[in-house]
Amino acid sequence: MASADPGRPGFQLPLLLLAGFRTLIDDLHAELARQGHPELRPLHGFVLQAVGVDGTTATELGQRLGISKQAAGKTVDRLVAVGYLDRVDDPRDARRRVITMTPLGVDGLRRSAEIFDRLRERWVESLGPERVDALEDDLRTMAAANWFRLDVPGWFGS
Amino acid sequence: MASADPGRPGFQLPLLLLAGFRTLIDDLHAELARQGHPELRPLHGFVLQAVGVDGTTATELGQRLGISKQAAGKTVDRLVAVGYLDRVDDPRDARRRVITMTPLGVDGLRRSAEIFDRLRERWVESLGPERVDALEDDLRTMAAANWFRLDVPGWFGS
DNA sequence: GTACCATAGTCAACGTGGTTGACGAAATAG
DNA sequence: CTATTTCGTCAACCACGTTGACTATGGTAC
Repeated sequence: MASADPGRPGFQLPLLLLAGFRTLIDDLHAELARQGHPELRPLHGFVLQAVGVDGTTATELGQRLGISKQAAGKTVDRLVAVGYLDRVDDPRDARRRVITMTPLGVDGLRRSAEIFDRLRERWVESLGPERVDALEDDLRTMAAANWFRLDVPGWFGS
Repeated sequence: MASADPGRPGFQLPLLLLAGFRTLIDDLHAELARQGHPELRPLHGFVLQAVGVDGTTATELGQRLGISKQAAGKTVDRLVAVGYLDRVDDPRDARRRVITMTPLGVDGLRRSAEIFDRLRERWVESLGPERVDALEDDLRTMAAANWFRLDVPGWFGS
């Protein structure tokens, strides 16, 4: 009979994936805070990445993040308030308000990328490069394929 | 120079971990809904597991989940409202209100465990047992060790 | 050129999962 | 008996998401 024993195999996998994600994110933001970006919240790095160096609009950002344009707009509000993003009118289409990164935003994104690289290096040091590659390949197989394309990610929600 | 290219190695890892977690959780709840538990939300399975067959209290549940007792209480409210949990007075300590699972809660938890087992089986079929074991081992090494004990988990939060 | 439709952004209301602070009631230590 | 601790709850708030409605603008068909 099936019990709810937490030692059951099935329960471990989601917990471990979540734990892995959380440790990376927590480490990232601890380090970001240390490097002068204490305002950056867990999702903000992903949002900055989705905005990109070329800028975007609220609607397009929502599509990239897999959330509604309203939710995207609210997140942009917050990041504008803390100085990471800017909204400028599009002279060629008065409906659009183009979202761009400020120099602070660019710095935060650059540091996020560097810190993530360094954290991955830590995994490589502990596990060896083959294991980390295998882990990524396997996750790509199981998750990315039937969920989203990683360059246009959608996270959370439900 | 460090760009924000999403193809950079460091960015992939957290995204893939999150994607893996999300696909498991999404599949779980799609299947749970099909099996008569459409009310169960993503975190509820973990909450049920944390309540356990012996029951617990709001304060203790909060500690197990790594959240405040108030937040735990609110989640219990919702699960009581949809019939998965019960609150009963403790005759030996009038301050305590013991949280227990209803038969519906037990059924939901049992099905969650079974579905998780089956989903892990799918991973094993696709990747092979060694790869899945390696993945879990590696995640345990990198994440679980310095974050939480899996039998007394704390998730989310910020 | 005017009607019509699609699109961009915003507002409002709401849901959910968290937080902190305060507080009453009950248990416990002295 | 008094002082302290603990349990549960209330209230206010925040972050992040949703849907529906609405305005303004742009593009297209006639």
